[in-house]
Amino acid sequence: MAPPPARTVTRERIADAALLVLEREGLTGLSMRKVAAEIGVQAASLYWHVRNKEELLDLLNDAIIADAELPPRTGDWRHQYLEYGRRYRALLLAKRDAAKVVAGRLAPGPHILAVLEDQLDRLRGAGFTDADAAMASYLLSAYVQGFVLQEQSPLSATEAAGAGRGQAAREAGDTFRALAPDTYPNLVALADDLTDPDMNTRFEFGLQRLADGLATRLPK
Amino acid sequence: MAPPPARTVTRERIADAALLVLEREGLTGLSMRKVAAEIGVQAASLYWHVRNKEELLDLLNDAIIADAELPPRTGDWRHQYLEYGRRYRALLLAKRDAAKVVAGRLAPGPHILAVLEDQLDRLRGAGFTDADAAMASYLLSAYVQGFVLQEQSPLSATEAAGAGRGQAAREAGDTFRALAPDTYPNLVALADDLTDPDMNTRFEFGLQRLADGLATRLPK
DNA sequence: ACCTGAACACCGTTCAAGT
DNA sequence: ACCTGAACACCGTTCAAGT
Repeated sequence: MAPPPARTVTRERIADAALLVLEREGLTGLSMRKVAAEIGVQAASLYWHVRNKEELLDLLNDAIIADAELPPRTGDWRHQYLEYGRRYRALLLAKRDAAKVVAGRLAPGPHILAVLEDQLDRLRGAGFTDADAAMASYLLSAYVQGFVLQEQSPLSATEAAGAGRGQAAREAGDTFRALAPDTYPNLVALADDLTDPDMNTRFEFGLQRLADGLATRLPK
Repeated sequence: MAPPPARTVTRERIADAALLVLEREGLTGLSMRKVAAEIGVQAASLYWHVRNKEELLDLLNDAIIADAELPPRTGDWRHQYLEYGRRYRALLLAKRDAAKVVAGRLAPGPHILAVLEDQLDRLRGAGFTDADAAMASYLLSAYVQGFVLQEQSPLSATEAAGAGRGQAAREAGDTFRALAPDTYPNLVALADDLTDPDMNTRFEFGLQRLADGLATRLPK
């Protein structure tokens, strides 16, 4: 099947255009009109291929996952589970506002199904029960999505205004330190620990906890 | 200080009105104009009290947390940690679209600070290091927010159209079962486990994993 | 079958002007 | 100091009409 002539609309073309607009303008800048313009067509034309903007976002969701690379099947289940989490996070961080698009969007496109299939296969192979495998997979995506959602959103108005993460984190630390020490002794004491900008170790900590917790569900 | 006369705008009044509109129309229906109308004022008036809609959403965020009830300080740290997670989820589920508002919104209002302070106090008291306490708290909120975000969004167009969760889950199961069994053997086999609508056990599973994983960080 | 033009009912935000 | 009226530049979606 030859590709349709340029300038004609298809669902794939819509997904690609949406990906471009997302990268350029962020999720708040993503409009039907701009996606249509990217293809070189009127906004109303999109509605022939897509029921509404929600459905366009479902396409975008799956398109984001299309770049996913499955971790190699080496090492034990734990190693592979961790690697899954790390790659999922990296995938979301790689595209602007990707977590906002993906989180809470359940309609599974083909790419998502393929990843899920592979993940379940590994978990079952590791000895998890069917129910536990399903829940372990769900758990990982809930955690990663929740984490990156925070990570990808500006720490404060300062960061939104263009200052770096380090700067914003330092200011957040100052805010905690400036609190009344008798009503918020812990916030004051842990100001640094709470605002440390190193998201990698923060993510890794949670991920290791998930793996530790799942390990208790395996026989022996 | 006497309360300001009715019909006058304050930040608290804005937060309350926003809460009402959110409950009635959902997050997509929440506009500056409707919040203003709820107070009995023009939309432009809000901008005297709030920089923009983002800042209004920060207020709304904290207002949602205002109803939080801290779990009793009985039982070991694990029991209290679990209870924290359960109550946070219940709080978010109680208000329409609450997870969408809260997730990825970092600006901490007074109510959020109070909860965080209390939570850190318990974790440190249980023997966690400062860094671990901070990360354990972060972990819980990432998980709960990620989970409820999925839980609160419609499973499919069917559910969005008004059908119940059970109905939507059954259809989702049918979708998985109808997949090609040679390319998606696990999705077909686990169709029931993946689409079981009982969100309570699903949530509880993940929560227990978090607690198990955290337990490994305590001495002895 | 697919796309356009034009319209409808909305948005967030700004700003001069009022009190 | 606080609020209004009116405007600007946008939205998502619908639908008759074109090809």
